[in-house]
Amino acid sequence: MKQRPTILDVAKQAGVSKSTVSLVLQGNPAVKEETRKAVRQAMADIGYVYNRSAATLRSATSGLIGLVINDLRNPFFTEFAASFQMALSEAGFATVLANADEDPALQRRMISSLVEHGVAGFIISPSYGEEAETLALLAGSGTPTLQVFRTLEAEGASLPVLAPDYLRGGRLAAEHLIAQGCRRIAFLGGLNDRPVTRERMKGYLAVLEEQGRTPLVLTGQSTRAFGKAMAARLHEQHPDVDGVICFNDLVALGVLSACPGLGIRPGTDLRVVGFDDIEDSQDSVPPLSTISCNIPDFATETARQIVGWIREGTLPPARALSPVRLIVRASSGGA
Amino acid sequence: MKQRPTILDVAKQAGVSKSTVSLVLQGNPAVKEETRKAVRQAMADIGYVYNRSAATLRSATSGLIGLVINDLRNPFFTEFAASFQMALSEAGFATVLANADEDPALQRRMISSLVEHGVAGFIISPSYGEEAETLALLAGSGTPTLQVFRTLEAEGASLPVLAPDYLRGGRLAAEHLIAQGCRRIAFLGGLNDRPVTRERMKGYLAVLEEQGRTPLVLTGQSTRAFGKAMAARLHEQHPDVDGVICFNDLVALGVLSACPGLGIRPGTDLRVVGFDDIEDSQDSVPPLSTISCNIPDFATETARQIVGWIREGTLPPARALSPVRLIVRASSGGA
DNA sequence: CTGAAAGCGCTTACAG
DNA sequence: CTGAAAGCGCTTACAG
Repeated sequence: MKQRPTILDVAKQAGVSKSTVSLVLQGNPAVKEETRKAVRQAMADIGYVYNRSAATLRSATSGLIGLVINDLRNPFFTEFAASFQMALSEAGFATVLANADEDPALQRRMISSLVEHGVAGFIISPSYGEEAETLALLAGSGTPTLQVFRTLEAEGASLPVLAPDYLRGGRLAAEHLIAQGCRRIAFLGGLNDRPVTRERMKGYLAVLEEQGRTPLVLTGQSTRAFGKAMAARLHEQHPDVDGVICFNDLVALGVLSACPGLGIRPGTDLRVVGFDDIEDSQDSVPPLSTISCNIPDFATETARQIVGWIREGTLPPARALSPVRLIVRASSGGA
Repeated sequence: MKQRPTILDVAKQAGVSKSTVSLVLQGNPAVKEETRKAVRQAMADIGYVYNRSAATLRSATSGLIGLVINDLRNPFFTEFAASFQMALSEAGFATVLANADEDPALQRRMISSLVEHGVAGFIISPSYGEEAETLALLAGSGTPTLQVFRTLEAEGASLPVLAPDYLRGGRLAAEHLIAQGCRRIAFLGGLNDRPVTRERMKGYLAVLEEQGRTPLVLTGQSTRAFGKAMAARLHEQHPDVDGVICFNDLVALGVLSACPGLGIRPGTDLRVVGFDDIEDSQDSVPPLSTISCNIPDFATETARQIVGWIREGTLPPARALSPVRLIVRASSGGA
């Protein structure tokens, strides 16, 4: 089995120097159209495959971007990963994936490994913990790094963040339930000390305060199981609650699934709004009203920012918020 | 900003030659423990980072494995991707991700790109279409490639496959429903011409035939929406059906969610079994009986096979089946 | 617009 | 066990 052809073989075949082949490869406009064609033909003829490792070594920039996700099993992040990967491949970059599984030590090891692979940039939806070490590692590598969804901060150190406007989402949900005539609105799910939970809750709390109403907050896991449990608890302990805003769609779907068994009519007795607009939310019974973070657009914007940073050196804003919108379906009695 | 240290800097710092540093890097046992320690210390002191691009170029083997998935938005594949990535990182490989989105042309472009990046191996859950070209591309690159879940075949050409024993899963589901006392059992969902659908259905058909019963097959999309629609249709047109085996959990969850509205008691009037054991299936109302493909183990085995192929040259079996098992929950009236 | 030369940071024989 | 030399396949100035 013969070894792979190199640009030297291409040059020989096309009757030019290997510099010329390299220029064609890089799309340099200085090369005559005719020459360019001849070179491309030669490549096709001998089955040339570009060797990016060599290019990376010489030019010190790879076409790889590291995507480090705290929990890839969560459909919300998966959808982001899928969209991001596709947007990036259109820009000529490949995505190297790492699932940190909410484990900061694992996260650090994976970031180290990706640095060795010479990724040109990082997109990180961080796992909490060991923030100082992780930020130092990233800063030390000098690799452009954009945080998404969540933020890691340590004294002085921080990295640009792109996140959906969670606070506004919380507001939209609360305002919607009030407009629907709800009298008592609860907030369910989300771990209490997490920034994301606090943001979503803050929007809800602000609206209730403006209206002079008393909030009811039951934080906890962000799972269907927690939603089911809380539906029962509300039914028993807070029967006056007629509207709930859930930390995410999973919690909301849990609430909905528990309703029939409790004799609650969702969308009438209890109006439910989720957060994230995951795919399942369209197909629940009843379909779930939710706050959409517009993941495909968010992923495209993320790709645009990191590519701009790498290629043009455009530093993203320190903290950018992406738009969210309310999607009204039957679970909140809408339409 | 000073540029990154190289093994030459490490050698200087440690007072050895750069060859020695390289040997330490590769864990070569020929180096004295004392020297090894000194080298490691020197690396830590000057903040050395291994440059894999250089190593890849010289040794012609990268630590990258390409994972090409037909539909990364499907939670079943996501869970596989997450598990696989983690198993692989333990073996010292990074995973480069590509979502082909069921588009064979996109799939080809992504494989090409991954070949340029010099991936040491491919794991592909293929999108159907352009099989001959895709197989030729893979064969031409000479990269070890293992297919998972699905199979691409063209005359003569084929690649090793690792897949769950779908046929056995279909059998297990059918036998279970019969043991539960079902009289008339239908098979729902899955595109009719797909090999995976055919396998799952074949197990079901075999059992029904052995029992001298008449099958009822309603193939179609593999979505919750299709499941909901079919529940209504069965209710109207085939009220005698008291057991259904669904192509996957999504279809089954759709069926379950439609039951309350139709006045059907799932697990009693209608026993439902799904396929895949996705996470949501534990939390549905009622919890869903299903055939588990044991994705974490499957991912570990996939990693083991591709790493063995790359490192030891152990060619995987042409077609290996991984075990499946029935998980009985309330939707089939079990327990 | 094209060619000859050097070098990116490693690994790989090959001597000692 | 360690050192000097060559080379992986590109890109990058630098002449012409």
